[in-house]
Amino acid sequence: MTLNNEIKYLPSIGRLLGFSSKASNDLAEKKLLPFGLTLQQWVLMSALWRKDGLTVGELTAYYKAKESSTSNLIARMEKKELLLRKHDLEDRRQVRIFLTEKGKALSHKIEFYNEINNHLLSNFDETEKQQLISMLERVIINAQKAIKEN
Amino acid sequence: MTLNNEIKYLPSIGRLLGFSSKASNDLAEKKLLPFGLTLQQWVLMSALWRKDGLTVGELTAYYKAKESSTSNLIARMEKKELLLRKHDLEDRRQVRIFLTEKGKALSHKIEFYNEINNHLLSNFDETEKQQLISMLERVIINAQKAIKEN
DNA sequence: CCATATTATATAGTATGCTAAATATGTCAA
DNA sequence: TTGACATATTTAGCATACTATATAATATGG
Repeated sequence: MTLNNEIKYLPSIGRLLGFSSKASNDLAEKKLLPFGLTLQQWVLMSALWRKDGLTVGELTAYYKAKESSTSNLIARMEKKELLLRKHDLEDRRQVRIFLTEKGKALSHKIEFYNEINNHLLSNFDETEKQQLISMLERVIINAQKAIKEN
Repeated sequence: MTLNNEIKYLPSIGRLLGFSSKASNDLAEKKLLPFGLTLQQWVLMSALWRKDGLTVGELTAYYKAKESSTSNLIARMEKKELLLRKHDLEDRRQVRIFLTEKGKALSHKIEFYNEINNHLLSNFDETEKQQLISMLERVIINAQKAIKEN
């Protein structure tokens, strides 16, 4: 049975994007292992290291997911004592997120995106890097347009 | 607060790949909605439509995930009565997966990968398509190499 | 000023993914 | 044949994502 040789005929761009994303995530997760952070947790932390006390809404915009996803992620991070929640005194609907000492203590070791990028694009020249970025942006726009038009 | 303008400095290839993958998946999920299948379920079905009675191991190789992920996916699909499991009589450790009538009945409507590819790459010329595919394959290889070397 | 709409977040329920451990079954060497 | 190892699959437990719904708190029109 050679189901897999379909790849020779027409690669599914969607699956290829999925595999690329997963490979990149696997690498990132591995690099983060010593810090006890998942990739998602690291993304939130990277926002808070730059600006502590962001609201859930601001973090959601940065993180680019649904509010509920951010909210759950924050809850798990709170359990790990990386951060804590405080209601905003001006607008008590808002919740502001503050790093704990433990959370702050991790903030040094960061050239993370650079390091991962360098691995992923190690044998790409500058032109190729720009081409890849630009093509991926076009793919995103195409997909979103197709979703709307449908 | 302009946390997001980091993008202007150095886009994270990992996040860009993630966003591309997600945009593509969102489009695919939308197209599949009328058939009552998730994208993952569709991937498994697409193998079984071509060859019924595959083992869990064979499906795992096709699906490219961990055995446990495939096993759970199959379990959910069995609940939906898309397929059923039968122990192989030769080697009773193996479980072979067979489509139900309901599962078989869905098999017509398929030019799915083509349709999605065409949307994602609508404004790409042939050279660009090949470049993107080749670059993504290089990214995967680079990531996997970096994981091993580490 | 109050009933109603809007906004910010959280919760419930489901689908997916992974790792580690449990179960069965098979194989093989002594 | 049998005990140890190997293979195939499932289960348990956690992290993540989403949709839909609930819960507060604030804003607003009359």
